[in-house]
Amino acid sequence: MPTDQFQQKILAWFDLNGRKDLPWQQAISPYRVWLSEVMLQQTQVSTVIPYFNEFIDQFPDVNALASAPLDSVLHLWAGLGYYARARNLHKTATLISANGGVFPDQLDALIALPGIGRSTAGAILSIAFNKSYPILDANVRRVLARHYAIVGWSGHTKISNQLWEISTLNTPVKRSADYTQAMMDLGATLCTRSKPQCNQCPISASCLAKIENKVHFLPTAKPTKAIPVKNIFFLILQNPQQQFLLEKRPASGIWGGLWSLLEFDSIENIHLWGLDNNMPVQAIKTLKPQRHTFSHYHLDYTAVLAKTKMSVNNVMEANGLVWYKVGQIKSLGLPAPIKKILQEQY
DNA sequence: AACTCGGGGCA
DNA sequence: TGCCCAGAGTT
Repeated sequence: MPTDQFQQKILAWFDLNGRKDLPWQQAISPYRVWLSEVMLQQTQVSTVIPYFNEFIDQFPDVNALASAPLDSVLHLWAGLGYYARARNLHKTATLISANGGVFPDQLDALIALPGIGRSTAGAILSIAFNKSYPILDANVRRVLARHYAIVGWSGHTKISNQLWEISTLNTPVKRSADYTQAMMDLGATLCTRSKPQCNQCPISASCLAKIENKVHFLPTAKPTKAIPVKNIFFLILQNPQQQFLLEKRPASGIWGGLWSLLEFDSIENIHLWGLDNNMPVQAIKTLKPQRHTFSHYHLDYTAVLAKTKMSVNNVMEANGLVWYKVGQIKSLGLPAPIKKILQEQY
């Protein structure tokens, strides 16, 4: 099918069936498009919506975000995952704010900003500036891989280049904002990974995957790899004032910059740590082991409930350790499994 | 239990 | 340039 017919069908479908009521589709601005696109990079729409609204509420524009402390940005982000995104978001806000609060409208300048790659830059240019730039997010990738029956994992450079080329050729000069939104909507609502609704799809007649009966095999899945298991113990330590001990994690790595429970590789080491730090630990109860899966390993964790008679010692501050009351902890924003552990106990 | 999702960073 | 890293939700 010629490109212009492809575009026509996509846009006609969008006019009737596209989503137009998402929060970031109202009062469209580069700031709102950028914020939503970064949140949507690895997270689904339904999860993002409350976070987006809260961010807009607290940081109505890029200058407000730039002047906020990184900690408060991380706090608002807690639960969304991939916390480096929040750090990059804040960094980019300060760069744009220093530039008078004006977003770049050039591809290279956008890509130079932390947390903005080719696809996010394309989304900002097409949706916020109505310029004709392609995107290649997961939705668009799925629609194109199926329609043109592109076989091979998109993580391979060759396949990725092929898909980018198709996306570029298919992006119209006019109405590129609507087209971009339409392709994302099509992938999100009809051309889904499982149970795609081809009968309602505006381009199913020319879809090679449909014609060749390959819809369920495309796009080609990422090669699976066995991932290791890491075993740890989380210490839920309570002092006589009914406070709990949390530590601030290092800025990089898992749960970077977030508050968490102290982590040990054995129960014995919990006791050794207590003795070493003049804070003898008395274990009360060992909870049932649970599994939390990251992309590259399983974290099998066991929470240990314990108490201590000591509330202060000289190593705490240097190690980022702070006693918190349960009520305070709930307002901190914690990694999902830590939040779960504490919610189930208190 | 497997799958999904862009970008940064490093060898 | 090709790999590794990073979390929570859905299926």
